[in-house]
Amino acid sequence: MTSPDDTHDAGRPAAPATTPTSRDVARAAGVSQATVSLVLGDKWRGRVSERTAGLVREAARGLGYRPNLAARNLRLGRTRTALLVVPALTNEFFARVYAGAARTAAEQDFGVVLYPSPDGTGPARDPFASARAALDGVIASSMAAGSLGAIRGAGLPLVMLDSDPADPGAAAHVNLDIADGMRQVTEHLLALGHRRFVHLASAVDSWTFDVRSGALRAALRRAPDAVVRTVPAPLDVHGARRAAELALTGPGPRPTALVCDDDILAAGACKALRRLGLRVPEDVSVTGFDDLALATAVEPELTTVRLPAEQVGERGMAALLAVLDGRRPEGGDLPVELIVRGSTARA
Amino acid sequence: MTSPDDTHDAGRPAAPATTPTSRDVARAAGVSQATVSLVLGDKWRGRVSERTAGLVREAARGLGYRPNLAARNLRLGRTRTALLVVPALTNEFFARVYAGAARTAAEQDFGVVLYPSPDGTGPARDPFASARAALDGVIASSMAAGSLGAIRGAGLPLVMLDSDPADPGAAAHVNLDIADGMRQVTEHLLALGHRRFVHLASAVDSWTFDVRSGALRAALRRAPDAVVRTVPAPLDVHGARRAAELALTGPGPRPTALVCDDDILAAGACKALRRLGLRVPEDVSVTGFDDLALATAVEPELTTVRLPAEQVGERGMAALLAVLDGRRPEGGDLPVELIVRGSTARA
DNA sequence: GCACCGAAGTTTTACGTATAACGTCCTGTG
DNA sequence: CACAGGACGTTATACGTAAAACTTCGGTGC
Repeated sequence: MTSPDDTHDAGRPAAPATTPTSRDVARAAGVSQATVSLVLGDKWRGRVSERTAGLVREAARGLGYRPNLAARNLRLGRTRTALLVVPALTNEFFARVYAGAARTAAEQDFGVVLYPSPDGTGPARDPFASARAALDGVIASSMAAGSLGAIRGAGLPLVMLDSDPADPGAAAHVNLDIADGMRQVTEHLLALGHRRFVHLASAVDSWTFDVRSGALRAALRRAPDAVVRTVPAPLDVHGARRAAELALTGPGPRPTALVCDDDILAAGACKALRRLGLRVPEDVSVTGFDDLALATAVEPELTTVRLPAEQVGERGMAALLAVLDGRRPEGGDLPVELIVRGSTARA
Repeated sequence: MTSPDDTHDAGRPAAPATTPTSRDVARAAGVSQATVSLVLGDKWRGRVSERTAGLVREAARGLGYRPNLAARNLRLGRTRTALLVVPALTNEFFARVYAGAARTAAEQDFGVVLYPSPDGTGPARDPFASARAALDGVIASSMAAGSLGAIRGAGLPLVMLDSDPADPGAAAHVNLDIADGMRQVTEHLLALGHRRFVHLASAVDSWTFDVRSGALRAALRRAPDAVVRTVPAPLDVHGARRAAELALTGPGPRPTALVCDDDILAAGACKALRRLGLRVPEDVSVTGFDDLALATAVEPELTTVRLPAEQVGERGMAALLAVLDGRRPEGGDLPVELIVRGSTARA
């Protein structure tokens, strides 16, 4: 026996313009709503006959049924949705991190919603209000620990990417071996005979700067006569160009190698050198970091360090899923690779 | 008189580790859940005393209350969330469209969730399942009408960006005046004396190609002796370089102007010219499109057409909000601007 | 004195789903 | 033949919120 509202208009041609619910499917299939939920949720083995399951699926297809995610999320108390906090998507690196995270998420039937962080131009709104979605966890990329205050407090599992691994409060860290990248760059330049370095750096008060700078200086200790000067620069081509011009026209002997923390900075440095009538790499060698599309678009193509950005996103999402699952996330830094191109040559 | 569960443990120090609900706030403030909802929903003028409202707000703050979005969405049947479908975020243009859309959305307390479309590398999953959020509307950027099948069927308001305005089924269109951009580029080159053109195009079977090609040819009619050849190219620097090399080494007189549909193509064209020992702009002029960061990173800097990408996102989101509101979206194409830089010169 | 009103709440309900708990046949077995 | 137990469902409930409908109570106009 079915309840009255289930029977009395079973044959109607689905009149309502409103989107169908599982109850509508149930009516159409002549079963209860619970059965629909079981069948479509794939939990029906041994509880519903093959025939009935078929009827339900057909009815759902016929009505164009889509489960109401809000209702499901409320019922389950989980959303299978993660928040990814990145500084700015216009930076190719973060776009690739997102792509990796989104792909891995999709494979596990998870969703990703983005929050371009306060570092960007947007108003520093509450990430959670802005996400407008109930969240199961958060992944934050390349963020200073301090800027995560609001996110910390929410009690959600937090995975940090490309950030200080000493930071507590993160359930997992995924990092690139940028120290090794910097070491490779430096040794490459030392082997080419360079001794006077400038380190063009974009964020001098950050963890990542400390790592890079430390690795650069450590590698330079092999050559006792090597010197390095750090020059801060904004992270855009023309800001970097101006910073590089100042660095190159300053007092003292001219550096022969410009080690840049980002391909964008390196592109700016190349422009500065051209303006000053210097050739790359004959007069000055330049190295980048990240291996963006930009690196092979400029002339000469940049010697740089290739970062597996998509993998960072993938591992980050995998780590979050592991944490949510009660498993231990995979550890270890991701390896990076020196890519030698035309912007470096013998001193 | 309050209900039993509201009173009998009013004074407890909020023991549960679970995230607080509006009922917990109600208990703490000594009022009913409905009152909490009224106060926090800002619908309490004349229904709740100033004093009580204060108590509620304080209790909410004290408990760190955050409304459960899943419950709210279910209750309201709306989510204040839109889906933005873009080909690929690694393309700076779309990242900027997203930024504009997200900012405008945030101002109206709306959220944006992304779906990198099947054109990208990801599996061609169901956008709605992948979004994992109940949606109020969809914005699709630069998509062929055919690839939106699944989205069309959902009955959600759809705003199309940078797409064929003749396409029905979209509640609104936001377009750039790319025909005018192409006209400006062409007239600029004609004025410099160029007569032999190559049109390096990335998607020759698309609406956008038809518009660009049509505008180019229309502008060329001013010069009866002008000729143009269309050469297809993949949308990456090195694919474009190879395509341009073939175009330049083909039979017949060499073109003097390469009109490219994208700065990425233009960068590739410049590389091709350099490989062939030709100078830009002295031997061949090159123009781009989009005014990406890339345009001023390469040497020479590209003459190109600046597209207000953020504005496209803003207007798209504004149009969607208007449609959802029952208002008429603002019409009219967004103007574009020719930016003359170093990659074009007298023939 | 009483009908009426507004202020200040409260009680109740619905949103659509997933699932625990509960029938009801039907078949096989002791 | 009683009865255990599987097969196949159904009924009922909870998730947290918003808002409609209701209650209570101290004035107010007449």
